[in-house]
Amino acid sequence: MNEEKRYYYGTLGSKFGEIVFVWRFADNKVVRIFLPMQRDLFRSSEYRSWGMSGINNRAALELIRKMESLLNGNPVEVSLDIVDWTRTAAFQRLVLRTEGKIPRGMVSTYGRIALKVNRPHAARAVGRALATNPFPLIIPCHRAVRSDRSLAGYAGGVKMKKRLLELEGIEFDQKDRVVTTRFW
DNA sequence: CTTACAAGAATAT
DNA sequence: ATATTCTTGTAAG
Repeated sequence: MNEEKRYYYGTLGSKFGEIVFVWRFADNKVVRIFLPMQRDLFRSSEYRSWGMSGINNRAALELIRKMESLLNGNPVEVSLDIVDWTRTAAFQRLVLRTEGKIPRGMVSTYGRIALKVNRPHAARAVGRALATNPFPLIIPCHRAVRSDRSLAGYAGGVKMKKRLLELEGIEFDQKDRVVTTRFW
């Protein structure tokens, strides 16, 4: 069997539903995180068919523990070195790493992130990059909102996006736009 | 290589 | 508030 394609996964039951974390067996890098709404996607993914269930290492357990804490509203620190960057395109990698710098409790916009990666008119491309973020929660793509402060989509559903932001202390107006005036 | 998208943004109506 | 137009990185053909 191709070592590159051997995976193992673990699940975390949360108030949002079951979240699945997938690691590569060979180097214990996180290759993908599936949010509750993506259950079916996980079921039909290569990760399940080639994988084995169960967690067998400390770092993986540690991550799940941290994610559980994060979902309970606590600040957590996670190194970006634990995820697999080899399968992300250069542009997406840059966007995701930039997104990863947004502090908890703060939001940015797709356009501002585009500026930060020196692609001033690529707001939409940034949206694409975040929409296909393989590592939600670790890479906090929920902290990106539209320029009018309304919420765009989220792999786990806009509802989850809003709840995640509320956990961080972000407030919303009656039209579900973030009240923040200071963007990262 | 060309085409068709999409979690954007600015502008006009 | 909605429609139009410009924009750009990918996946698919």
